[in-house]
Amino acid sequence: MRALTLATWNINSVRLRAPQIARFAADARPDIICLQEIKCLEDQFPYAAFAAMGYPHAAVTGQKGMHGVAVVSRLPLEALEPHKVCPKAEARYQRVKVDGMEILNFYIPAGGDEPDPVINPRFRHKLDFLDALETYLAGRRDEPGARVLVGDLNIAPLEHDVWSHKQLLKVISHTPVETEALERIRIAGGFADAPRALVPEPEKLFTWWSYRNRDWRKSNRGRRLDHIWVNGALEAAAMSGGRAGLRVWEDCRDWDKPSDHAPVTLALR
DNA sequence: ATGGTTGCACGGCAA
Repeated sequence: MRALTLATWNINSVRLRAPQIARFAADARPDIICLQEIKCLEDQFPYAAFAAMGYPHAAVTGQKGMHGVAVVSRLPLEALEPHKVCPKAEARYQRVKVDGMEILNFYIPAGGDEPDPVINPRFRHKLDFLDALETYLAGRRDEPGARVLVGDLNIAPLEHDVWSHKQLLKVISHTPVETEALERIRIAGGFADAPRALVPEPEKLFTWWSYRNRDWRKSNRGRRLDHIWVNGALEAAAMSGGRAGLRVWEDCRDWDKPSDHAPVTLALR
């Protein structure tokens, strides 16, 4: 596999923000962009806009109006058979192969507001999704080959992945049942948390800031919801560039009508 | 303690 830069971005409507992706791509020059929350069907995806920005290859798994994931690439891309990991069969997951590397692109359910699966079916769905994901990834742990798992996992697992660990312990995305599940899943699948290996705690690392703050940068109530995990075959490639190989493109959060997530890039050398 | 904003699609839900 050659040197590659991988990007992941919850774009919150790809049709609305294709111009912002073009601007980001011109700055960051990623070879592959993994998108979540494209919020459209396959045939509504702006293929021509991506081809014009240098990404003629695309794999899209969409549904009407919500969720949806896509991978666009400079290099030829092969869509692989997705395994069933979403209990409700929503468009939240895809598998593709680029240059010998398998990419698993995920949009894990947010889970609603009430952190009790008995009274909140959305949280129940999130926990069921996580269970299915653990079983699936554990079963593939020892498969040879280069694999990355990326996307909006809607969980900030570590203390310094949120603006206030204490204040968020009962807030969905940072409850112990979720953070423990995510770490268990990552380890069961044989993946390393590459961004955190490059930017260790206690440094804060966020990729999402709510729309509901007047000044997101000033209040800085962020969370690290977007992740890039690499398996053993890619660990050295992810670490070789040091922390310069990892970047959260916070400037994109400042653009006019931004996504509430910032893109993350990781260089694999 | 509460409400704060956005996108889809055109009412209210999900985030």
